[in-house]
Amino acid sequence: MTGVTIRDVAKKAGVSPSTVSRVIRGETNVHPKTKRRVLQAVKKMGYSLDGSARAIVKKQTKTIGVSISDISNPFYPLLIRGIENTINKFNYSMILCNTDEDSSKEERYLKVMLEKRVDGLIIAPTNPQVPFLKLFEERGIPIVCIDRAIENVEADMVGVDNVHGAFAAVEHLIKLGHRRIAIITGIRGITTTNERLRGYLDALKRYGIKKDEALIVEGYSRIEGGIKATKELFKLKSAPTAIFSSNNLMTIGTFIALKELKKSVPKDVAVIGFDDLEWAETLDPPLTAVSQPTYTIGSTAAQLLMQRLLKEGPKKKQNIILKTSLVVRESC
Amino acid sequence: MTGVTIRDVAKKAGVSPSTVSRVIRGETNVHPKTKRRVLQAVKKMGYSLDGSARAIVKKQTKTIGVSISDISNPFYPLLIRGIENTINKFNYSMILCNTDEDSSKEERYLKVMLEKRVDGLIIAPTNPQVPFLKLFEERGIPIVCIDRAIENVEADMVGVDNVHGAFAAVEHLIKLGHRRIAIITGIRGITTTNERLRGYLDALKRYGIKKDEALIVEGYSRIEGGIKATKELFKLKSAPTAIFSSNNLMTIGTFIALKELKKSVPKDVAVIGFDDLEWAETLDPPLTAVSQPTYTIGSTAAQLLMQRLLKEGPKKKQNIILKTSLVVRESC
DNA sequence: TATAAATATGACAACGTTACAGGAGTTAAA
DNA sequence: TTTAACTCCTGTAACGTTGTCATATTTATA
Repeated sequence: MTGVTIRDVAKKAGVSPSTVSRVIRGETNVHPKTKRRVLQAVKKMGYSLDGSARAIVKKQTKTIGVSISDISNPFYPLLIRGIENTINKFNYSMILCNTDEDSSKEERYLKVMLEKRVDGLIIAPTNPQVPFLKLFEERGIPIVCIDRAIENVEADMVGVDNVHGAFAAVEHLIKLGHRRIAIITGIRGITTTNERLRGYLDALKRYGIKKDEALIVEGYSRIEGGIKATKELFKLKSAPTAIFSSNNLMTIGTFIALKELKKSVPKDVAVIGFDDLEWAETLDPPLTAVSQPTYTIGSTAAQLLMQRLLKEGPKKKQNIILKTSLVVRESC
Repeated sequence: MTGVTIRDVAKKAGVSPSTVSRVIRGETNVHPKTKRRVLQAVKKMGYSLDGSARAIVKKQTKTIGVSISDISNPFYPLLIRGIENTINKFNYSMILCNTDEDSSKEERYLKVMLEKRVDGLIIAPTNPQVPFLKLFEERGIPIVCIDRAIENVEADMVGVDNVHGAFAAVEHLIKLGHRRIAIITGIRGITTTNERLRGYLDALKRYGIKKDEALIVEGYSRIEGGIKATKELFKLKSAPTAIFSSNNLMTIGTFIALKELKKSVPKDVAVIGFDDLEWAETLDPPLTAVSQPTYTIGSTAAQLLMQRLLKEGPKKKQNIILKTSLVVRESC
């Protein structure tokens, strides 16, 4: 039952391979009777079209590549879902890659995806310079960046207004009377980290608060980083009265650390996070956070990509910046 | 720069396509000088191997299919991570599919994966009967089931001891003195739901507690289901003193509902969940739960699959049942 | 020096599709 | 009755690789 080709089916149905192909592709101009016979043969022989063979002649794989840093970071699953739901409607599948923020792993994966001839790419680049993407550009494979921007390559971009979101978060803290506000920053080098830091600094400046370098600590976008950063902050002579954690994993870390330090939130210290969490409401205390339209980022990126694949997209590369929203709960 | 084939490279390097192919595949018996020239031509022309063409002749795609119900269910990301980390070592990629527990969507995806000629499949089946998988079996494409079992198809299986895990959870509640213990069950029909219910029933029986049908409510494995089920439980004349929520999404739902109902945990009602959550510690109160080795399920399944692909696996289909562990925190 | 063995290359036929150019037969229009 | 337009089907040439066999060199062995 294995290795049944279109020729075998043709023989069985007493027609030519071309005709079988036409039936399979649902073309018109096939006699109903012939069609029935072919379909019967297909079923009886357990025939399944060979996508690779088709891909060669069609120059199309109906597959897109999705490259993100780590699917187990709770930010991504919903985003992936947005992508999947959208491309599914167009009968596309996705190859999923985790880069672990490692640009060499990213490059290895990109090479593989190029060889697998993905029709398009959605990527959260490990850093703003990804030389390998030039090869995608040269081949006319459309690229959509999500969450983070990229330089020197023609690509669409879907993200959120990080500066504004961070500004709003810090402003919220300031309006509640906080003056010693710390920020836990993400991985160096990526655009989101810079932008969120910028929003923090802008807010301080706007409200005439002097920046204190000691209150700017790195959390590397990870839970452990958030724990470590939070503990560091409380080793300071003059600890912060509020913490702005600039991504969700670090926020979890902050909560864990504060629990360990027996600090009560928001009494001892206020906490605000960037990225809402689905279960933010059930945290202790419920988390106040800047919420991103995660699902929409994914679905928008996928829609844009599909438009490009159907040659229906706008000529110019798009730069779609979605809005964040401040969800006030009880942690401030 | 597009559409450069192995022939173009060959011409440029002044050798035959065969030789270029040999260089690319890293075969020996190529003169170092020739090799250098070929590699130069490859680089200069921006050549990238066509994976589809290779797949046709090699009868191998270096791709596996992964079919789960929904990536945005927090149970799966870590599992996917386990798969990804493992297959990555073997230079395999994965095509990710979400079935949404919809068996017709599942079948559509399986058809696509068959056409894309995945070398192997890891699947959390929507239900124990997936006739389409027969086609995989016939073609000798190895299948590994995760989390849930399947019937009538030769497949490896990696899961946890759900009966025992549920038993331990309920036993824990009983030992704390609870007698009116409710269970919120998952989607009907899948093996995990049945097994966890069995564990619950076994525990009651073992400790001589009479089963009360009113305390067995369906939560459909979703947050909303958990909310609804919890609220129902508190409409009873005699509400439960403890709730066993048999999956993580429903547990979140239970927490949300209890907050809304202003029930204090564990004072008014104890809660225990199946599936630990990464942030369980930071919930209010920290969640006591039956923890599954999620990452390990994924990595084990992937290892098993890779073994099969390398023809190194055990002849007999494996049925690997991993242990759960009870993580006691403060919700009981 | 003759011979065998190893190394380095090329020619060519697969692999399983689809696109394209026809061609035979049927129906419709002039 | 001729011509035109369909409808339905076939044959053949791609598509871009790899594997096999054959052949020409070079190196090692006797």
